[in-house]
Amino acid sequence: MQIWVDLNDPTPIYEQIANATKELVNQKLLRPGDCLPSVRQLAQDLGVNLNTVARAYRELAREGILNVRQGRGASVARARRSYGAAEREALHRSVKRLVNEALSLGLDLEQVRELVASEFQRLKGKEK
Amino acid sequence: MQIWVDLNDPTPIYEQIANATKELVNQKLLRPGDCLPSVRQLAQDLGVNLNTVARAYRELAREGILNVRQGRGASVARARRSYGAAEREALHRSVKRLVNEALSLGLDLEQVRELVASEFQRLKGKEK
Amino acid sequence: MQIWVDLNDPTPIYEQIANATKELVNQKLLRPGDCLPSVRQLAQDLGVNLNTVARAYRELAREGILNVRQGRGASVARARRSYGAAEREALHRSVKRLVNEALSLGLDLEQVRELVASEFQRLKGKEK
Amino acid sequence: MQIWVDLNDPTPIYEQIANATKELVNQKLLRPGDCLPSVRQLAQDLGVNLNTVARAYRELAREGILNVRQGRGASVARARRSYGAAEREALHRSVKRLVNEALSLGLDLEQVRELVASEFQRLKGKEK
DNA sequence: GTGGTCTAGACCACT
DNA sequence: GTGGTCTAGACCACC
Repeated sequence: MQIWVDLNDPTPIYEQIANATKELVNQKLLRPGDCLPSVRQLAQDLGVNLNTVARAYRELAREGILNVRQGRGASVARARRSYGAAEREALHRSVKRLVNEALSLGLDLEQVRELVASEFQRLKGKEK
Repeated sequence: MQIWVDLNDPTPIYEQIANATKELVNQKLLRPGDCLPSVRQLAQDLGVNLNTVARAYRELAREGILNVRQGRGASVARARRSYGAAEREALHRSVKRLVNEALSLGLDLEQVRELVASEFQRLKGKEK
Repeated sequence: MQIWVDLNDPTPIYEQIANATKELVNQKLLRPGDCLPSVRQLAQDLGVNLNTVARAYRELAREGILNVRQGRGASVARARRSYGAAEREALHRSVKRLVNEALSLGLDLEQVRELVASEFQRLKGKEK
Repeated sequence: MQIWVDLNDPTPIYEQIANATKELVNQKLLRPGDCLPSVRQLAQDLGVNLNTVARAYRELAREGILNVRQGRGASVARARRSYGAAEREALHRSVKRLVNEALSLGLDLEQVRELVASEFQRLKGKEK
């Protein structure tokens, strides 16, 4: 499993786990129907508490990305979830944050474009 | 002063203030040497706690964007500060977050590029 | 046998099976004395674990809806069991849950009445 | 605060708290802008753990019923949230559950209607 | 003061 | 075995 946590990242651990999982789904390294490691297993692998992983899975289930059922573990959901205003607003905030940070660091549009394109490539490149 | 806070935005208020200030600097609506409103003044204008504004100024000073001197208020710093690993990592996280969110929403690289370019334009367009 | 399970329904599978069986009894598609499929048979038909079906049957027996005898399978009980405080409380909770959900969705009493009546009709309509 | 928990109710405590809060909002005993007790306060009043209350608040915030912000407590949200397929499905399940339970207890449509109407009255009757 | 996160560990429910 | 809930208590972030 290619999930890791960075304790120096201010992002909450449960969110890092959720984000990393979303990445794996976006990269299609995890496909609909695939099973995830059990909360206990992943908690041990990452060296974090069981509840922290459980929360990450719960959030992912709430977003419709995972199917989690008692006694049967978690798997990637089949159905495509619908996105609301909240997700679009979050995306817009991410754009603003990035551009603002970039300008503060003196980067220009072309440099940001490159960063974005390279990250895009990084994720899409791993698809098989 | 074109600073505002949005209580529906999950971003902490002090960070919203700091970001808005950075935007004004990036747009060159605030130029090196320009004075900012006093902590008390801005706190009253925004209807937030005095400490919240003080913290935003403190953060901006820490990042080298403002000069804050006891009793003389805050002004936009002249020198372009050198940025370290922390800023680069934060920028990288912003890029990753944006791309991950975009992919989850089904957007492609071109659409993200457009969003970024338009936000860039929005800020640069206001320069006089 | 018109029993099915929906893995997207958060209701535990054993409870889904028990509920579906109750429905069949309520619809009089299963009448006192009728035999149910064996645990093994139904488990295979539904593609679920044998213990899951066994538990559903056990619950139904506990509620007095089924008679289960070792080695002779299960059959619909004759006597109308007397129900106690637990059943009344559960019913009350169901009423409260429904009304609360309905109000949160902005429905009025008439709309809820209609939903209830239509579900009643759905079950009673199948009686032969 | 008119919130209570019933340890004999199989419903999780955090969900009981969330449901009770929704009831208060439905009864308009809590109106948009009203503040809720702090998680610590409510936890002490109910004799449950702080995290349990926190989870209830978090879920309510996620559903758009509460605004919760660090350092400022929780208050009833102003904006009307939008309801999706999930909520409608949950409502339908509640209807089915109620009707099924009622039939198993030998109640007829009229009796169920009465129960529902009386619960409706109980909630609406408290509006001022 | 407020809520948020994380931990450790117990116990329950489901398959 | 699986995930779910709850507790007790620590520490952090925000206002």
